[in-house]
Amino acid sequence: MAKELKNLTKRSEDYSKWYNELVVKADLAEQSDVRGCMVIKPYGYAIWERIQQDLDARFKATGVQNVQFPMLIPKSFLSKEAEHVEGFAKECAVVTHYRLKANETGDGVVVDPTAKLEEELIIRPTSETTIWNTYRKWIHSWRDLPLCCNQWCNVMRWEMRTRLFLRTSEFLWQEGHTAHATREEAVERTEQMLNVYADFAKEVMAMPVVRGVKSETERFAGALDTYTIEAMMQDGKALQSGTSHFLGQNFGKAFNVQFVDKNNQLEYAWATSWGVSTRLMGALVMTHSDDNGLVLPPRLAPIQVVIVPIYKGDEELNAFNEKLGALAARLEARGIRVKYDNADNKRPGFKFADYELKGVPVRLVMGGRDLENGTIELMRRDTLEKETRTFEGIEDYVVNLLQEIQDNIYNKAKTYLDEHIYPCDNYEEFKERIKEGGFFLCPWDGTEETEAQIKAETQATIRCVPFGYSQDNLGVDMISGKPAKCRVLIARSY
RNA sequence: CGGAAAGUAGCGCAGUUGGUAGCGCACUACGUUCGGGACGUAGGGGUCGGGCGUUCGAGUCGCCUCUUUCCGACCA
Repeated sequence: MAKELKNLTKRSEDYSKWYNELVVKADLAEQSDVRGCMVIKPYGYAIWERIQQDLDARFKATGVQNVQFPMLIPKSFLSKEAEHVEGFAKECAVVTHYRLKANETGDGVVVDPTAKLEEELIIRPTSETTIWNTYRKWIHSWRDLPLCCNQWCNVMRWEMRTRLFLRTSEFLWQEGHTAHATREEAVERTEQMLNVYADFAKEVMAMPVVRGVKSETERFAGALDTYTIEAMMQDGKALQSGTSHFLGQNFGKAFNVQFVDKNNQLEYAWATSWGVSTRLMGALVMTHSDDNGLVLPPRLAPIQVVIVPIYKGDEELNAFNEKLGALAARLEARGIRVKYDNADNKRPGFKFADYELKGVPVRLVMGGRDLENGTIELMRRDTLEKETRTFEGIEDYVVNLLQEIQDNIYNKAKTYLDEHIYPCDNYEEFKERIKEGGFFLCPWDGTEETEAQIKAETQATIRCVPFGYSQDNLGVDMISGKPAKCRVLIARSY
């Protein structure tokens, strides 16, 4: 097989092409025949399931319960919150009919015009409206609060341009929706969930993020404040990886969700919503992968250790099956996800390349030489380093190594992020350097005019007012020269 | 919805002045291989996106149409 056909485009040559090829070749997902939609393949879905599992446990630890709401939303719901409808109306898929009939020409089916819906239904782009419409029935007293629900579901936004995982018309996500008796409690929940996301990104995805709050123009439609985690991809662009919104009483008022507080006063409920999507899969790919393929953090890898025997003939295979089968069982007993790949229809070299492409963190290889010497070859995916170790006690080493790899790829990504965040007070300098990517910390006067100018002239946007970076000695806005209100994070983004 | 490009085997592509539909990968069978994406031999697979036209003859030329991709505006 011609090598060059199987090789990935180099990351440095064409980052977008590299990303697309990698997603497809690593067997994560592919373009669907339906416009803008994506088919997530078994390997990709297995990773998504691990993301779900871990996040779900974190949500539940904060008192969140899972629910399921309808996919279809009556059109009238969407018009109740003015800003919300403004934000989503442009990208909604609409159900107008409920029946098909055989085409009169005898081939195929057509929409039955007599089956027109009296009120059109919207395929949910997000569920605030339908959920708050229901919350009205559930919330009557301060004793009913807080109400913290989450749903794992698919949503649809009719996007103009789509990219696998990063932006698809239909995507999987979780959306949490909470109702609170006080503003303070809602704000606290908004921040709490942002931190859940940031911790998850760091601990499980080995992905460092910058937390912050969005500017007014970048806010979620209908929110008073949108908190975000922004991750840096390897081309220096930002990827909004999760958001948590403080919705104030906007939805409480729009859907008339009122309760009697402790002072017997009628009050509107305070709301938050927060979500992460399959975009995290894209973030995962673009944060760690290299020219050989995916690099998966062990905590998310569907296969953490792959064991490959190199054998000739059944006799040798039997010897390996016994020895390596037992090793696989011992590793599994330590809670490690292992694959023992003794398939004889693929040659070892093919398997090596394939498991590297798929990002399996650790590979163990045993051949005739090792069998004689009582050794085993080990390769770690993050550094591609190979070493030969004694077979006995390899389990302990592997267990530790998985943790080490998890830490190492986080540190690598963290170093990259830190090295590409630059304070910058000079607009000319900014315009030049933004071309190379990276996050820029710049003083901003807080006006929409300067924000729009930056976007128009550099294609970069204000990602957020970042937390954890100094807001002292602000100086003046780098464009207007007016006193700066804050230092914002500016970057090009996906 | 603006700007550009492309539709030929499952995928990636070639196809000259119009003259029998090709290549690589993948697939099937058999054999040899197996420590970094193996090789040999033999196979199967096509309304060249669709329509109309020019022509003795169209994948190729003309017109129309459909679809997709890429670049913008929108977005998790």
